Amino acid sequence: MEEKYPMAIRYWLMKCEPAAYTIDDLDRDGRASWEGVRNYQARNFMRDGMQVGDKVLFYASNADPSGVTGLAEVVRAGYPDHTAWTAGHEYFDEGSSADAPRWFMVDIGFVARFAATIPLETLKKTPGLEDMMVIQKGSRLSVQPVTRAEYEIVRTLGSAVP
DNA sequence: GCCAACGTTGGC
DNA sequence: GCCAACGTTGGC
Repeated sequence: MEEKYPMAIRYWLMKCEPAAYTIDDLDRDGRASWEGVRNYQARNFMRDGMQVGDKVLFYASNADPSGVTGLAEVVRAGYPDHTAWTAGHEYFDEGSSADAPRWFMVDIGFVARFAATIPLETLKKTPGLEDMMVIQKGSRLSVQPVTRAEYEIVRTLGSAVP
């Protein structure tokens, strides 16, 4: 990954189930904090990698069809996920505290909503996207880096939808 | 709803 | 430090 992705990664893919949040919700809200991620690899990307202005492919998982539904951008870089500190909260983690936060989140802002979802199946068939993490079998990471080329291909697919 | 793939936990 | 058991993710 060191060679494929430059030191400052500028492009990402973020997954969310429609039951939890959609690109339309983001359109309505303008921005959203991405709390509740409880995976160390995804945490590391949000804590150490994502910077204001980075571009995001918004991906709907467990959807019909699953796929990229729009574009977002990072509007606040990684900061502690305080939802881990409240006992009883669904994202509570007793191993995290304000003094020693274990989990981090970013804020993203709405950029665009695709007229139609770009299904996973289309991503798999599109030349240039062969190495995208999201199309690999068993890929579960909810925050993933993508290359600039991959981002541009998907953005173009989204714009081309009637 | 099924189940394969994956991440985490905990016994040893 | 291994690895089996378990819980979760997410496509289908």
